Amino acid sequence: MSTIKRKKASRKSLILQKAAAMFREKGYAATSMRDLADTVGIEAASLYNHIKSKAEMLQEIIFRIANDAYVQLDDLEDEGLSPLQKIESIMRFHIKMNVERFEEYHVMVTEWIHLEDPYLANFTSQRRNYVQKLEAIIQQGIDNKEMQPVLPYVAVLNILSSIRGIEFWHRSRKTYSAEQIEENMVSHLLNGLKK
Amino acid sequence: MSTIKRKKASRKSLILQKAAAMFREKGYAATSMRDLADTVGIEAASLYNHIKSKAEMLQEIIFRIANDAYVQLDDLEDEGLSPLQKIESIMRFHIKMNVERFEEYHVMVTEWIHLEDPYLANFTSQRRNYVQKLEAIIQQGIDNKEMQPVLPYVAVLNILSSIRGIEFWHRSRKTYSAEQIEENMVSHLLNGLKK
DNA sequence: CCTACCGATCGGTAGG
DNA sequence: CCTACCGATCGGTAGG
Repeated sequence: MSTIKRKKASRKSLILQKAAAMFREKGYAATSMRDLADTVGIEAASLYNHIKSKAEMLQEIIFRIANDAYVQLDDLEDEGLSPLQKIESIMRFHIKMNVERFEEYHVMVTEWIHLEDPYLANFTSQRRNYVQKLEAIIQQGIDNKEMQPVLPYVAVLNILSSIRGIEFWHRSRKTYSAEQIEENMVSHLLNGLKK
Repeated sequence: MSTIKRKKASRKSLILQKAAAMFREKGYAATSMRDLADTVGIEAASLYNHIKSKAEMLQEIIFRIANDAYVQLDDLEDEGLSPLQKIESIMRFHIKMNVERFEEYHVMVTEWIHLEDPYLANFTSQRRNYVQKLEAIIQQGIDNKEMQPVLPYVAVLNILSSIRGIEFWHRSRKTYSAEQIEENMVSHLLNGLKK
């Protein structure tokens, strides 16, 4: 029985992984359950033995990665870093997330509009909360004289948006390595903040 | 007859404007012609007296604004600015575009995946070309000693991605003015480039 | 996990 | 610009 359970669980995660890839490639609304079933190698009706609905798959993909980001930020609070070091650490964490789990990451940042309430409301309030924590760190860096007096709202917008832009690198022929992207992105955005 | 023609043209541009608003809000694939017709105030079938297809509307929205950006970049070449001044000018132009025509701008940067060939191929090659021109300007700024030696590919990615992120400001309660967004965005991203 | 099927909705057309 | 309608496809269920 534990074997069956394990088999079922891995089947579900295969489906979610393929779903994330398709949602990223074609968008949530333009992905049909039949397309997904073909990719997985079963009939459309059979998907429903593993997942409850198309909407539920989107929720699971988005909240799994969103929660990982959230947890990392909480863990960071205890580490006694300066505001500038914290921002650098968060940037590198997000860049690595986007490089390694780019399908989920991309679905989170672009397909969240297709969530339905209460998931939609949860997601947007969770994100607002997250952004406000980052803004507070930057404000501390300014008070600290570690950073220039740039509007924290805009600095956070620039940082998160730039990382989101790594999507283009994924779609390209990847002339540059993930390390080059990370180092240059961190240095451009951090130089713009430093005093 | 010229009155009729004008009336028809304005009807079409009303439809395109409403379409851009809906494509942005719900995504291209999730917007139905019936939804759009309701918003315009006519029957779905009547839309086809003004436009050829749903796909054609997407093409017109995207290429109109993409071409405007393209033309502006060409005009800039003649103005005898330094590389750093050019980048600042391009940034401010894009920020203003995103602030004033945010529905079209957002459709261009997020819904282009739903273009079909040959429009899809045209769009991506036009964009690659555009990005390469920006990269060349930044490379000149580095050779110039006006800018730090950051990878031009990444600098352009950060700049265009950050501007795209203004979408979040549009969705927010807009605690900050468009001018504040522009000035802070320019200063953060340009400071990170300057020597 | 499959066959067989449902009602709803899609983009679009014919004809006026 | 409308009524009436088309074939295709959608997400999902029943029953095995």
